[in-house]
Amino acid sequence: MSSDALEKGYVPSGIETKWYERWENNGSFKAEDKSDKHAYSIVIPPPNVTGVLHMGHALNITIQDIMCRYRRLKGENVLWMPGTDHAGIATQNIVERNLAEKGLSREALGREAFIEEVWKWRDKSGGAIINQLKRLGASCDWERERFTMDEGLSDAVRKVFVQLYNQGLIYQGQYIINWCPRCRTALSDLEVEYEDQDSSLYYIRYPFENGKNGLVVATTRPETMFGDTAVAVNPRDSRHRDLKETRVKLPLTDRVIPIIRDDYVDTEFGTGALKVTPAHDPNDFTLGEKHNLERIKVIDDDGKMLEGAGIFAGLDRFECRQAALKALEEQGLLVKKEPLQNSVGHCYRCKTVVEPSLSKQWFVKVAPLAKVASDSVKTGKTKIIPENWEKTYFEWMDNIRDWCISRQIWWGHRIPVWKCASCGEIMVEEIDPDTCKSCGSTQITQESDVLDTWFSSALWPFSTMGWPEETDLLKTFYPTSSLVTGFDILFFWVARMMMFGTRFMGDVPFKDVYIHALVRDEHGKKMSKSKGNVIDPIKVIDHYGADAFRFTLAAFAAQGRDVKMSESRVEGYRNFVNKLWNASRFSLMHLQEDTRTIDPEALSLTEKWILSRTAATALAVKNGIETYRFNEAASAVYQFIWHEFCDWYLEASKAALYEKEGNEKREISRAVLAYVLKNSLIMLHPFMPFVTEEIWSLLPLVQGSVMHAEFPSENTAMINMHDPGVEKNASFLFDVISGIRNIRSEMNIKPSTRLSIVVHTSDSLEKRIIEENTGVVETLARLEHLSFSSETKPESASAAVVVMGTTIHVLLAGIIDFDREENRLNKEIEKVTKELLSVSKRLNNESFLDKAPEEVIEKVSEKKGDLEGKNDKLAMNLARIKEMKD
RNA sequence: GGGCGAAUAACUCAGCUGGGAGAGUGCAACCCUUACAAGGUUGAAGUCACAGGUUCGAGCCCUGUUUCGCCCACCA
Repeated sequence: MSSDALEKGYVPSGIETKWYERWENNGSFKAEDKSDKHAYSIVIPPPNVTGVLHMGHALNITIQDIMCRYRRLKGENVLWMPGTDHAGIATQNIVERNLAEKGLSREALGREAFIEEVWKWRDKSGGAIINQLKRLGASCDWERERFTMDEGLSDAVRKVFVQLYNQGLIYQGQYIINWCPRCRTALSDLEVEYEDQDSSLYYIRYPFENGKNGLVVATTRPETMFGDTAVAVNPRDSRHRDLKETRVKLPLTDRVIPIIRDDYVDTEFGTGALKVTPAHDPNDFTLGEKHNLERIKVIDDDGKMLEGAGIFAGLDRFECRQAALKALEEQGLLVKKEPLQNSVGHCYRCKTVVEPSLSKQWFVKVAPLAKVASDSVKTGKTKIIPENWEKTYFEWMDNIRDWCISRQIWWGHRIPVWKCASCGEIMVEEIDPDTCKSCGSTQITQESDVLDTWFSSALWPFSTMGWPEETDLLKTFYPTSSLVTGFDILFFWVARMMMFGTRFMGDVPFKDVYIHALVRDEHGKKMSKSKGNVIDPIKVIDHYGADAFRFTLAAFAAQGRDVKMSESRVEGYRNFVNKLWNASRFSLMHLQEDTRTIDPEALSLTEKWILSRTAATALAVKNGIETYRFNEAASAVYQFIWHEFCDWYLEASKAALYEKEGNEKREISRAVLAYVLKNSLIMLHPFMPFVTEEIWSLLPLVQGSVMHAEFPSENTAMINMHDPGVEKNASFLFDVISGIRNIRSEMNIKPSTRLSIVVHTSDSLEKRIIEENTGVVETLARLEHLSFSSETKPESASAAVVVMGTTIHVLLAGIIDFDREENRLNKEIEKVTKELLSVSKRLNNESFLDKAPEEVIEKVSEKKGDLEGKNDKLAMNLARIKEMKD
């Protein structure tokens, strides 16, 4: 393999598609249904079929892919279960919009034809996001891909519904629910997004029945007054205590409504008199229930006023508000208007203002399920990471309210309930019945509503594995190992999977839940189309490559903090990919022949050092990934490859590598180089799958894919090479080199000028280190000559660098600038003195000596000794410079 | 109203069980040294938001304050 084969810079595009195809064709992502290997499983948070890959997906997928690829390298049987969600409302909206463009509507088409249209749309456009996941490198087991509307998953949905119904945990009833007048469906409490808004608080006089005065009520929603069936005051309110009147006239109507008394009314707010609209306000609903008030619906499913609104009937609810206010003002009943900030609910799919409305819907009684789900986290069967999310989880579970699961749309799992037209029998069945099981009539009709999309998502961890069948897959992989998701769907999805998983599988759906942060723009703002700050992940991949992009996400994915994404950050990691690429190019120039096994005895210090660092890095990466600290894992491997492998080891190895063929040191060096490069690629592979695989394929003497290699932390021989003593010695050597380089730089000496140094040391270990590594020092410090001397002062003019017990004199006869050197030494001394002071202060403190642990005192004392030695040597050299100057 | 989180170099952020502050980018100087200028070497740069407290010792623990985010809640 000659270096010509590798481009000078890494070009990701072709390489990425090439490898992804091969991996898929070779079945590299496949999980085994049964295996002796340790099972590791993750179910993907199924993206909506309507979805387009955004930064949130990219982070979510990257993290999961890192974990899965890492586990495969550890030799585990990994299942990463992929799929998509049918996304009821979102999908129906898109298909309806497409129909509208053709002048069609779903009503015109009819239910069956419309559903057919949706399936057609899904088959054509629904896979887009899957291909985008592949661009990222997601190593899902694609042959097992599932869709929440698949037959098997639909069966699971039915089974769950029927069981819950039979257990009395699903019921139908008339309650106040959140209604979206645009989507024309009920929504669950979670599907409403509240937003603070500048509104007005209107004070309206409701005259007493006898026409006098009356009560002034305060409301932000005057249009609902047509549904008022009472006015409420607090019995303890002094203003109303002596009220003799019992009824008021409802303005703009001919109705008379009662005055009721209830503690619920806040005496501080408005006038202390509250208009009660049981059919359009959740609080008023409760109040109405308590006082047995009539419920009058005045707003229909489209948000238009009903007959109850009299002359305003047919108006849109917001038009009606204005019209009613105008009419009230004309009648002198609008007392005043003041600004008020309140929060208003919007539909999470279309942002329309939600209408609280009385409606007959299906609900899940969740309290018993929530209890078990909550306890499972309390007992640690499922861990939430970072832990502080547990509190949020408990808070929600403990205050949970029944879940409205029926939706008045067509796209979704149709509720398996039938009603007999002749006898009124209700049937809840897993299999469609033909006749009424009570009277045998064929006049039975199925409930027209479908289920909340999140109902089927709640079954995802087991429905995708074949439940209710007792499959091998379930036996092997349930409970799943980890769930990786954003906190935005903690309640929507995670909490509900916990409830249904514990209920139907008798065990938690996952052992760990890792909650990652949101991806924001570089200024920390949420990305949104309206702000125009959205970065398209696919464009980033096109420009910088998937590896650089993934690494950026991982490097910024610190627990509990949002990821701020900008292209310039990706650029930095693109440079890292390139660095690796070039380091590999260099390595490959020296690895064309056979390499031998490594004899630990024959290794040089720098070789032992890089092997030790490889081991330490492997452990750091392992630890980082296994504890969900991806940024730590990423920075460990980054630091290692760039600043240890490239900056120090590759440079240091050149001395040996450029020896003649057959030279022993050269051969050993080549073997070490190959070994370290190989392990670097393995460690980096979970983060950067494409470039590592490409380089791997170019290495001599390796077969197959890097995906099937062994992660170095699993290899005891490798881990045993970690040696702190070696690392300490190496850092002495590197400090010597850096010291010489510093002098070169401070004295403005060009890199091309070769220097000579004289080493004076009283420390035998330090002397030996330099002796055994003269080649390395000469190469890296660009020296012409290195000699040892027992004299503390060299004959000619020189600058001195002190490292530990060693003084290096850089000979600078004719070039030295005495003032500059004096300055430099003074600065050094100042630094040392300052440190010495703080160290001495501690050592002179008796309570420190008394109470601090032994090893801390020892460390500080040792430091003091080192600093004193250094100080002496610096002072001596300073004196000498002054001498020579004069 | 309740809860959670953040405040560390010019910028973006690490700093996990308290031992004396790190990285990347940017900046300055020198260098196209035979893997890499998407690079190398060297350097400058921080009262760790503020005020108390605990401790021999606090960026880290406790209390309070300020500023900024986010989530939840039956704010008429």
